[in-house]
Amino acid sequence: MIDQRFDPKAHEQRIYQRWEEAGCFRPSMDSAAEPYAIMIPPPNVTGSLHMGHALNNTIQDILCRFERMRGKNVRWQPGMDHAGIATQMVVERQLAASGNQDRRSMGRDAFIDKVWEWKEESGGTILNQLKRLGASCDWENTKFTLDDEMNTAVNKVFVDLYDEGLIYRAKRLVNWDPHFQTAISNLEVENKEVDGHMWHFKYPLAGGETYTYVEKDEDGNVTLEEERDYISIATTRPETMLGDGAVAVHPSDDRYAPIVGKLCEIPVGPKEHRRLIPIITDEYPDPDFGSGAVKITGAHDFNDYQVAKRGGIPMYALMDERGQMRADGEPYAAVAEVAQRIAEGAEGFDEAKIAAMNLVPDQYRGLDRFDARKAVVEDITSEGNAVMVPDPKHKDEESEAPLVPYVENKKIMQPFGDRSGVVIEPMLTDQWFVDAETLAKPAIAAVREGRTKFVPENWDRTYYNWMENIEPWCISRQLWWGHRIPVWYGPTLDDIANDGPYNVKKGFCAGTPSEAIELAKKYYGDRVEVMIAEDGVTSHTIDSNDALQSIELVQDEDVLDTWFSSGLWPFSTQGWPEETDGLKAFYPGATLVTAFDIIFFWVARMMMLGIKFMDGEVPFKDVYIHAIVRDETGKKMSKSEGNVIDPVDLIDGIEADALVAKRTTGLRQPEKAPQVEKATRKRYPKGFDAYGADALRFTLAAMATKGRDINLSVERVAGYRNFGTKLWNATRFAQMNEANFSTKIDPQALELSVNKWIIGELYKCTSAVSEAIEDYRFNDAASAAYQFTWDVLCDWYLELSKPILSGDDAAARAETQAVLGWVLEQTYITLHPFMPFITEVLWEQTSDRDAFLMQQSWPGLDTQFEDQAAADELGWVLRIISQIRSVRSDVNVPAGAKVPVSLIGANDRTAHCVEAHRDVIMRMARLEKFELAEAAPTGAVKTVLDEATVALEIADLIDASEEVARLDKQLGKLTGEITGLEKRLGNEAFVAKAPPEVVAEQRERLTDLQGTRDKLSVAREQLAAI
RNA sequence: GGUCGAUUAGCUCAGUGGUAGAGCACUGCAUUGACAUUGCAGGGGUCACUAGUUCGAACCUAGUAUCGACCACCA
Repeated sequence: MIDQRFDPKAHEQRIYQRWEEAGCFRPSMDSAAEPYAIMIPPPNVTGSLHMGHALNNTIQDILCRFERMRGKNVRWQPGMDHAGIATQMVVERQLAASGNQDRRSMGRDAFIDKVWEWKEESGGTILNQLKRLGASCDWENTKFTLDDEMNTAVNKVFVDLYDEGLIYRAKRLVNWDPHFQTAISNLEVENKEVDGHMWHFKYPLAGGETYTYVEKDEDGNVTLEEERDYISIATTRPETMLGDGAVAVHPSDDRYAPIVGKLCEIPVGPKEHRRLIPIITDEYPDPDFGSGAVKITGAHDFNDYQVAKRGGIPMYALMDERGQMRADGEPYAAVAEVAQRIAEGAEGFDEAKIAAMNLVPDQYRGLDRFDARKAVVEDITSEGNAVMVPDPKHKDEESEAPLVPYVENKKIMQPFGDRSGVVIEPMLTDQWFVDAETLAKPAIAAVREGRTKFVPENWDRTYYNWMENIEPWCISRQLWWGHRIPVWYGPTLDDIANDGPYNVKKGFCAGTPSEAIELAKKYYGDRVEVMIAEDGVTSHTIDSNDALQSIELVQDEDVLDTWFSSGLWPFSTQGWPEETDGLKAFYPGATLVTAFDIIFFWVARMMMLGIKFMDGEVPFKDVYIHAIVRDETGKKMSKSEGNVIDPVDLIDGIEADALVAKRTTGLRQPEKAPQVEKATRKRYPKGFDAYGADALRFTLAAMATKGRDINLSVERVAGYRNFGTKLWNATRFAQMNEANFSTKIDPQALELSVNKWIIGELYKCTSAVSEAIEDYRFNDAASAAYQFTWDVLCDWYLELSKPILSGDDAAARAETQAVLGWVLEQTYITLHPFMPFITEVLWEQTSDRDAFLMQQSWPGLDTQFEDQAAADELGWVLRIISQIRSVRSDVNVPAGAKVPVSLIGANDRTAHCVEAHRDVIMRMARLEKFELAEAAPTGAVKTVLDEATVALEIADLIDASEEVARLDKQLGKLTGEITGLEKRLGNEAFVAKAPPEVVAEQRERLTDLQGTRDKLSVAREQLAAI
């Protein structure tokens, strides 16, 4: 006999270990079975399990366990992502906390060693948490994106794309994170609305020139006309004025037509070296916004960058990698003069030379960009070049209002690094790019042609939208933790011939250093000795004849974007570029399961790179996009809200105090802690029970509807824990009644209609579950299994079986014991994908077979399990019991009282049902007798079931007038429905146009209702006559 | 500005043209018999609004209102 309750803590980890040791999660490499593969979205090595992971992996595990039971050869490919920025951040923080040297003083190699050390010790807790959830991953094939094998794949992809020209190095404006001091891709930038200012400044015209500035309203009436010696510019970033290369106005903007082509002065910096810049036209400025004139700072703004490129405007970089105003290079005075010559059209200044020029005036050099902004604003204002307006504080007295500098307070969108949280700076730097546009084309086509399908399908719009407007993908990162870019540099032959300078590098892109050396020899000549520099500095030697003797190459310092290696995940994990069995069997995968937020980061990249490197074959057939898990009120779970529910807490349970402590530590803003504490105590005064992994999984599955967020409530988890308890107790019942658990059932050989009925219900349940899972309707699958188990199996079948199991008919008892055991086992199987632990434990404790439940075959039931006659018969039994119970409750018959009931007007079939099921009906409806009769005794309480009238002989127990009222209420309801139906059937158009089966159905229903009404009316009249 | 989505019972949500549903909460009754992490019975809805299509609309179409997500944005 099993314990009184299921204790998840006592079993879950034990069961998991048994599965793992028995190799239940491994696919067979020589199986003839159809392969089925799911690639896990590799969690960050720094990560720990959150509710999103729990949902994501529950769904994958349901699919994998289901397909495994259906006989497929399943590989659920696990692994982890090295997570460049996140990991480097964690380890740097840890070094700082333990008083170690920082990364730079430690040096690259030593730091990387530290990260690996950290990874071995503390990385990958999430994989163990996935095991707690029950994830049936092929752990023996666990991969890490920085493993040698993966590195080989990364290098090969890089080299191949480079050789095809699909990867290139270029100087472009990129998003720069001044905290991590690296470029990031535009996906890693979060645009947020913040309070900002827009300053309006005057850029004086060169040489004191003036023009007539005219403003008109929509009808062309002049609203303002004045002589001006300046052009007004609005900016939210005054510090970038130092790098302006021009002022642009729209070609159609008449206000500025008189001064287009003239020069104006940037009103900041030493007066004797004010830079003059041209006023140009470009389509970009919007005449209706601000003053209509835009300063063009090509090196610090993405829009300006485009304008500058179009107009040949020089782009002056103003900041260093920390986001401080540059302090390098020659003094400002010298540089400003050169810049002036460039602005006047001097030639011979290439991009590199311009980029090297530091145009930051000496007094701003070395300032942080935000301090520089303040200083620039103050300097311009105090010099009188701010545009002045009447002080808005003196609205009422406009004429006398003092003039103040025109500074608008407004919401502006500002870019922040998603990891660092600091303001991102557009920076002109040399980076590596992938030609994403070229790779995107076949990836778009694959979805258009349906070779990969999104589920729900509306996500394809999002995919197309992004893919069709895709920008070059910046893949280089100025970090240390990651795949180092496989390019080695030496000096160019020209530079060597000219004896320097050596600022132009010749790159050799190759999968390994030795291949790079081979490439270099082709370039420098066979007799030149090529080596990899040990000190990281490229150099060369020349022999006595001035011939090149040796070259030392250095590898590119940068590493690749983490998503570059993640993009190869579906094939790099299977051993590519080797032609492995794993690759043949498990590429392409069946379904990718993920949340929408990484469609761009990951799904799109896997599509592009998979198709490119796997002969056009897509990496997966379906992409199932699941919901985001929120708290029970629909808020995003976040630490600062204190509403994060940790899946591990739900599994293991947590005390209220521990919960509060957990939620208030690690908050970035300590002042939020009391708030969070209060909220947490209020919401979860008792903490969480240990609900176990099964309850959590079932909850997530039950709530995983297509296309809607999940608002998770702990109460719901408790409810599904109760469901597990229910199943557990049903098994206890079966054991007490000596159910036969390890048997087979021949549906044709069954005698008892109740047994025929329950296997038919089981058949309906398992088919519904199969269809729903195939269609990714996990909520439907879960609820079909739930309803069968609780409402059909426990509430009805177990009760119906009681008299048989305790009865004298040995044959009936034996049949029921077999069916009960068998149906329970099939129920375990059906529930196993959702609740693997409790079902495996029940299987283990009810049979002595060696094989695990998770290795059993999915119930392949067919229509022979359905028996319509039995279904009709039991349907009637269920209805009469329910109906008698309902009447009893309505007229307040004491629950314990046994009531005599007679049935009037029963036809043969009903009469047969009465005979066959009298015992169980009497037991479940608490009857004293249940007999067929010609007429009802006076004063009986009546209800109608189909053709028969059910009479409860309880006249003495009830009040006749109350009973009349009860019948009237029912009659009222019936009459309403009947009127509606009559009206509908009286409508000729309905009868003519609606499908015949619908019309017939409604007619039948009308007849039924009328019959019921007539019988009830008779009962009412009889009663009223007393 | 573009795209996608939501609005159904007190709460959280299912429901793709034919009798409005579930879980929780609520009300009444039940405690030796698998299970109180339970059982039985019940109350509760103008399916956001308006107009259309249709024999018939929670569902399809158009519009309105409110809320949300993502993307892109005006210096």
